[in-house]
Amino acid sequence: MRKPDPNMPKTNTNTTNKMKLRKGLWSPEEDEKLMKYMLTNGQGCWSDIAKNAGLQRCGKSCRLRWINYLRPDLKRGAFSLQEEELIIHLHSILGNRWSQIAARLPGRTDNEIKNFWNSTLKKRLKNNTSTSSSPNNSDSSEPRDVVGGIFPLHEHHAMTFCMDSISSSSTISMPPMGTGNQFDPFPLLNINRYDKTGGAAGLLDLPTHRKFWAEPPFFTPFNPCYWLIIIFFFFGFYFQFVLVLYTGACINWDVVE
DNA sequence: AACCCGGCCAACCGCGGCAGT
DNA sequence: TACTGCCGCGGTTGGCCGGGT
Repeated sequence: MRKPDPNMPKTNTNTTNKMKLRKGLWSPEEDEKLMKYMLTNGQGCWSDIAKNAGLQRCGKSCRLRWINYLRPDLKRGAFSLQEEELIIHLHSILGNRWSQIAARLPGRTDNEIKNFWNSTLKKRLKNNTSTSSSPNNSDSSEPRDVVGGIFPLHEHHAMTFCMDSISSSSTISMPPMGTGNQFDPFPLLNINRYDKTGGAAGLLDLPTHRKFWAEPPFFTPFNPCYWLIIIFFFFGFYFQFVLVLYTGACINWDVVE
């Protein structure tokens, strides 16, 4: 990832009016201030952070800078093949819900993934679909329909990656805000009940907001009703099956007699 | 060397939702 | 209930960079 040139801070800095908030690229001094403040005081109200850290930035700008660049648990460098495949797979399920996709890729930000998708993957997939004839193409994981692609070919990659990410998350000193690093029993189904940012909304078309934290989806294994319904249907079909067998046997006995 | 152009990426903007009053 | 402030998200923009001509 390219860093902003420290020698050329192309900002809209208004040095004449100190009340004006800075915009544009962050200078190394600003980064240092924000980093120092966040490491000593932790997260809080972003507008207060901007003030207390001595930054002439709006809270929003500080938040973005911290999340996308300064956070210590960020992974730098190019996306691995596994990450690429996972992004493609998750995008096929979740669509442009970048924050939810980012929550499945520890150390990656939604902005990073969004940019990567728009600049690289989108084009590559487009080329692949236009030249989609080769079945041996290893990069053939173009976006799938949710109906047909919940567990596509590359599922094992995605699953192992998620599990790896879970196990490695314990070493992260400062978990990102929101989601991402909590244990998720169903990483790809996205029904993590601890997910405050939407959880199963992507799949189940539930409202995508933080309310999900208080109101988890109804039809999940976490709900006793889920198991009652399963048991009801299971035994219903079972008894029907037994009944059919029994009546069939009776008829045969009649024929024999 | 100068210019053009497309890719990439950091940052901004607008919107929607939540929480507090 | 209405208003306000804040947060988080997704879309968009602006500018740097490198390759091509």
